[in-house]
Amino acid sequence: MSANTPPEVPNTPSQQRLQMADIARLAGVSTSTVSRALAGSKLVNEETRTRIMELARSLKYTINIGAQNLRLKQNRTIGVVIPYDSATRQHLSDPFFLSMLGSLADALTEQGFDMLVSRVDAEELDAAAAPFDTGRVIGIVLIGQWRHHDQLNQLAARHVPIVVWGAQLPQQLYCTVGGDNVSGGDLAVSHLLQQGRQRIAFFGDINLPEVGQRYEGYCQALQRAGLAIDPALQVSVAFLPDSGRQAVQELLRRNVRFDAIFAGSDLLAMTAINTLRTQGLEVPRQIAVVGYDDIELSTYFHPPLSTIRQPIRAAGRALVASLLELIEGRPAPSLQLPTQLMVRESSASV
Amino acid sequence: MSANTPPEVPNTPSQQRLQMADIARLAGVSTSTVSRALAGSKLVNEETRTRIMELARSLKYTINIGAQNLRLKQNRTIGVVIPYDSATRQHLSDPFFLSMLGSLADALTEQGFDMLVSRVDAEELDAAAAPFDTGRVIGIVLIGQWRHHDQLNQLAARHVPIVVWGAQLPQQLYCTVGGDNVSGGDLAVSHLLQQGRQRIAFFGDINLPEVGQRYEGYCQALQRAGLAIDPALQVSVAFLPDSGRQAVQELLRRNVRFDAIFAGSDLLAMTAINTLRTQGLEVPRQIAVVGYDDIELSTYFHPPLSTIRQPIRAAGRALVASLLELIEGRPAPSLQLPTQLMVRESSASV
DNA sequence: GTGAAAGCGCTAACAA
DNA sequence: TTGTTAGCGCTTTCAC
Repeated sequence: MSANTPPEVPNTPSQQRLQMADIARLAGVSTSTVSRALAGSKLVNEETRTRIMELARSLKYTINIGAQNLRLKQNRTIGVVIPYDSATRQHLSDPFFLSMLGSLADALTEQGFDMLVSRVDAEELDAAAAPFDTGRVIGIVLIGQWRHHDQLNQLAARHVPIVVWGAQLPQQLYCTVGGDNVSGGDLAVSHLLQQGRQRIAFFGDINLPEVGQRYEGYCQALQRAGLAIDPALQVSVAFLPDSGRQAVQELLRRNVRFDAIFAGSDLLAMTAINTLRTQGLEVPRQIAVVGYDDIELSTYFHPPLSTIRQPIRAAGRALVASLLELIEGRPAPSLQLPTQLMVRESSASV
Repeated sequence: MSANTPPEVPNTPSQQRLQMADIARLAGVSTSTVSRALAGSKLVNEETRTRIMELARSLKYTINIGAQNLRLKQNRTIGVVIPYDSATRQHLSDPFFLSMLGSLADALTEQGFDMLVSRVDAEELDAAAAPFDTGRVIGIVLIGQWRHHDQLNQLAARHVPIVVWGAQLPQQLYCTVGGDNVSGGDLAVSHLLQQGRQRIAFFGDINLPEVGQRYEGYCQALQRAGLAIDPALQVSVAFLPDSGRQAVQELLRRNVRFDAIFAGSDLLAMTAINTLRTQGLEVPRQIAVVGYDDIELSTYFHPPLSTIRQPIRAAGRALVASLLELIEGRPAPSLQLPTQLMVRESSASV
């Protein structure tokens, strides 16, 4: 959809396309027969059927899906919507979201669905339903819950079949599939504690549901270890390319003592590490770092980044599976996928 | 499309959708009037029009695009196809391709087009045309030319409106948009030479058109500098996660002396650097490295990676613009976008 | 086993 | 200004 003001309107310059009627004429039968033959119906004579099929193939005729869908009131297209921040005008770039897109493409292809991708202004999230409202797609996967809980609830209340990648929240009408952020945070921090770290900083905007839950896991691990939670160690930064640097500098400026960082995303962790290095701080010797997501490049980073792996392949499949349930009219409970600690060098023992 | 064997077939459980006829009845007019009103036609009474529009809005009615398209023989959907290697079963993961997807999404959204993404087996590339053949989309952007020149030519010969991201090749019937690979390679190598490097290794599969041209640029720069081209310095490796490591190890095993690497992609460069490090070789002190693509993480890498920037935003726009030309029946000449050298630490002077 | 006819939800002559 | 009618390309009763 993305109903912008359509610029130049390239109405398909009615390129002569082969139609069923053409095949029918060439085969000397009616369109009904062609339709049946192509559908592999047993109602049509074996010989006629193969003849028609070969004819169609040799002419490279394919059924017009639009017309077929209209007649059959069917549709095998799923919408994937990625909200963008209208303020920062930030475009699709986070590696994790992009991988998710890839994973969804794979999962949908496997299931024989088409994927219609659109980007919508996060502030006008009901635009996300446009492809559904106009009948383009039969359901929507939304990547990026951000702060839009209420708008998402409204969509669900309108019975838009929608599944959201994100955190499970109280009073939630829509279905979410997400990683287990609390346990992810717990895993990361427990690991750091085991490595002998005591003063663990947390980087990330805890107002975002997912990040908030990771912070919860952070607190949980500290408490279990009998350590106090020092608010000074929590630095709120957005998921922006420059945020890691900002966070480190803020910590240094505030003169907060810390020997580890748990970052809300790998990108954050990486930029933080680079900034630490320019400040003469060694990772992991002086500061241990654990990220979140396990994007592909985490392995290749120097030092290789310890991180919490989000199960991306499983995520794509789960999102699709839940959405299909919803589309079929069945309830789809929200889901939490297990996360996994990937220990690499960036969090090695002192 | 992606005509796999459709598994469970969720024919939309004919969810009662509002139709134009409903609006017409409620407004006490005919569907024609509603149609005209919603289209903003001046033919319909001002008052009636606003009344109908408000009614539609309040009922959240939206025109069924499928039916509209059928009737109008129009379509504003573009297909984006990403071939995958059936051999390695490698799924969509290269950061550069993913960014391209993002860039295309943005460019298409800007132009008011929808984007239908599909993955096809690279060995059966004419499947790439399926969304077009079935009328789902009016044209196709294919990301990843690989070795499929001939199949792409066949598609073009069939008059499938298709634009390919890749290298311009002799006897090419299809339209390509790509970076200027020769000059990219030249830039990279000239830079390394200026930094005082003499024995520059090249990593990448030169059978791939784009990589081949980068190698051409490599040779060009060396020759201009009056240096001989040593085939021993060219290591053929695929774009796989592990390739950088393989390439470095092969070079070391073959006992080839080298003081710099020009890698065919950033990913290759990064894995190479990591391997060099494990072998006790310092970058850039002993070995300078330049990559290709300038993916986002290049900046964050350690050392920050010198690389050739591919103009991704411009690429998305150019691909879309060319495709629209083609769709309109106008010729679309192949295009080479300028590339740019990004000098960072990985290629610093000795 | 096959064809004629109706209709999916919409738009555009053509009438009125 | 509005309604009536036909038809986009397909599938599917219902007859034959």
